Amino acid sequence: MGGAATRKAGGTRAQIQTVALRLFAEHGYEATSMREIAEQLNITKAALYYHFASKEDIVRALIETMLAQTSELIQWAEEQEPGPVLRREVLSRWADIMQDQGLRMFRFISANHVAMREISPDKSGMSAQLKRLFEILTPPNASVADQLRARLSLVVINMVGMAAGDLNASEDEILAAARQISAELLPRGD
Amino acid sequence: MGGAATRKAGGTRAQIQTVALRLFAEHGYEATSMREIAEQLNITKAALYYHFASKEDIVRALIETMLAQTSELIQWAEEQEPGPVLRREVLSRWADIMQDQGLRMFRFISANHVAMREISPDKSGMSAQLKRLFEILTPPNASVADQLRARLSLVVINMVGMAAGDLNASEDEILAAARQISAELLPRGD
Amino acid sequence: MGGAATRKAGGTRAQIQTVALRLFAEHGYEATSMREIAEQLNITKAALYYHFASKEDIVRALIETMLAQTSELIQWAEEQEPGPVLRREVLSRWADIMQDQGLRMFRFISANHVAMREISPDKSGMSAQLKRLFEILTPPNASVADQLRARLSLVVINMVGMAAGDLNASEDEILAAARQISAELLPRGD
Amino acid sequence: MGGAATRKAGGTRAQIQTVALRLFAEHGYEATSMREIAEQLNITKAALYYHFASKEDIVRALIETMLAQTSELIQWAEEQEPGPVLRREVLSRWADIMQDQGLRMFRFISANHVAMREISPDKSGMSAQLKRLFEILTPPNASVADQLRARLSLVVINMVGMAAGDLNASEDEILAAARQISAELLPRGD
DNA sequence: GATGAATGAGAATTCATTCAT
DNA sequence: GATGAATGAATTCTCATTCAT
Repeated sequence: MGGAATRKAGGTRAQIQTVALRLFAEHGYEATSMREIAEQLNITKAALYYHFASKEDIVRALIETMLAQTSELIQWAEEQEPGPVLRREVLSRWADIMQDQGLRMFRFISANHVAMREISPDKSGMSAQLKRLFEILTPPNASVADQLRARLSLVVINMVGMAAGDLNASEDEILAAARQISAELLPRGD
Repeated sequence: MGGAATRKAGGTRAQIQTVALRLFAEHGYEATSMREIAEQLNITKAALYYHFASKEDIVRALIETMLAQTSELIQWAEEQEPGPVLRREVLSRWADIMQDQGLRMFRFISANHVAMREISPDKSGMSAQLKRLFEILTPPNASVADQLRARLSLVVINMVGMAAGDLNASEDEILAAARQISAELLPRGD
Repeated sequence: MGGAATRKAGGTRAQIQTVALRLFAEHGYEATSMREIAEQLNITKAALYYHFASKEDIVRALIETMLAQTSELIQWAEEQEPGPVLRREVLSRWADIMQDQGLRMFRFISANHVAMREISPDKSGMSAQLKRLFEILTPPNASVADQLRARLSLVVINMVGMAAGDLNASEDEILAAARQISAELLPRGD
Repeated sequence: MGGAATRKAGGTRAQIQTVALRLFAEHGYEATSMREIAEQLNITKAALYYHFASKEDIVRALIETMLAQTSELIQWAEEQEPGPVLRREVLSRWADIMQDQGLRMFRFISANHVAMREISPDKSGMSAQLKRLFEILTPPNASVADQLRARLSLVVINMVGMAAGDLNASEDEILAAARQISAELLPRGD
């Protein structure tokens, strides 16, 4: 008792989300079956369906979790004085959010953004939020290149999983480097 | 016979690849079924299997096409004098390759890299090639950040599809900007 | 307890029967799930099982309600002098019973008689009762046609729902007409 | 060869329809599973899906078969001189159609009309056809009772399965009696 | 009287693949 | 070169039911 196989404590629903996030990130949404998720948790498929109405529903919950954090970030940003300092800070907080679950959330998104597009054609407002973040990160009257830079500064962080697979360094080192590069991409001005 | 029912000069195999690439890029590898591919081509599933031994086989062919071009690029690069000038040129040629089919190949890769990892644990040698390209783009004794920069300079181009969705500019403008940003990421030195 | 949280004077069991009857009549027995019944009542599935041991049990209760009335009718009929007059009166009382809940009971039976046959292979004795009713309605030494007439006179009433869907008349008019036709079907003789 | 288990000859599709019709009539649509149908034919479930896109699709095919015959009957009737003679003949031909597969088609319809309503909310135009038939069978200026009589004359035939279960007579005798009763129901006049 | 959580069995459907013709 | 028919394994999801609290 206590360690490994604690049930009840922490809530099955939360555990499902954790496991699902890991599997979706590792094998992709389509390649992960409900059976697989259930097996990893030592519950039945039917129990899964007690907590989530469908497979898509798990994803939606996952997205909503992230959405809530992003929403908070946006709201905070909108209350601040705009300018380069804010932009750097926003970027940094974004990295914090993404880093929250290790690199899992990044990997989940970059591994599944196509699937996501089809699943929730933005009931969730995810892309609307991203757009708002982009605006916050983009100085007024930015060139196309700078607009793209702002977008990439955000997104580069999600690429780390994809690109750093063979890099000979600790996860911490990689994340630090990613943050720095991301900050450098951020368009100067205003 | 031979003349009568020829459709587009025997190019069925090629057509399959084109359609499959599009669908894999749009919906992802797992979410695309052989039925779907066949239907789009107005042929039967069985006909598909006449041309390709399996679904994975289609992917392999797709990858090989790209692999051949990458291989050529690597070979050419290895015959040149190393240095910053070469690195810029390699990056540029890489963008040419990627741009070959519009943005489709990018999207295919970024939408499916997880699936690919599982499907062909590098029968194809794709990641070996990428590694080689990374080495070519990385100056000697580069810091972790610079190593990551080299990787991202390559990969950023694949992100364009993901990031530029809402950007108010022509595809040409976007690609040009992407090339420029990619070049800026390229670590200086040596 | 006792006063505070009473809902409609303890009639949960009755409410379940009412809702179930409606749903079974509308969508059929198999197509109606316990979840559906529970949802319509704003109670949990488990609560349903507190009141009824099984889904079949709900049906049995439904049938028993009707059975009790039919039983009474049969008993009464058996105490009367047989003959054409009695037969007409039996038919009329049968229509009264059926009309009791609007047309719901008819619809329930005609929508589910096949399912019933399989579910309770007459634990309930429903078909035994129907058979007895048929006998009462059939004059002695009736021809096959007359035997069928007797049966149809009873059953025709259950058909009204099925047949009168598009008829341009009030429910009362339709039911009156149905009774009349039913009476005409009743075999004459003895 | 020749007798029992002939495959190929006659067409799997047709055999599926035959078996499905029987099972739907016996146990009802919802209570009949694709597995059951497949097992009876000694084919796999997947083979079923090769021939029919869905379970509903089997029903639709079944209905269409009947629809085609009904359609022909209506067309023929519309070319004849209206009047009592025609009405009797229409009714007789309707019985012929229904009798085509023994009593199976009747039973199928009366056992499943609720399910049918939900499945194909009259894409098929079945109820439109029935309405047209009713019109043909109803004399001009008929009373409500007569309108109902016309409807029941048609429908009574479908009731035979439901009502004659315990009747001690051959199927032929029953059907003959049903035709006669049906004819008597037909409203006189014009 | 009622609930939250879970289960085992089975449903419909889809998929990649095969093979005789 | 291609097809029609079929398969076996897997998938998502639903259902009636149970039971500790």
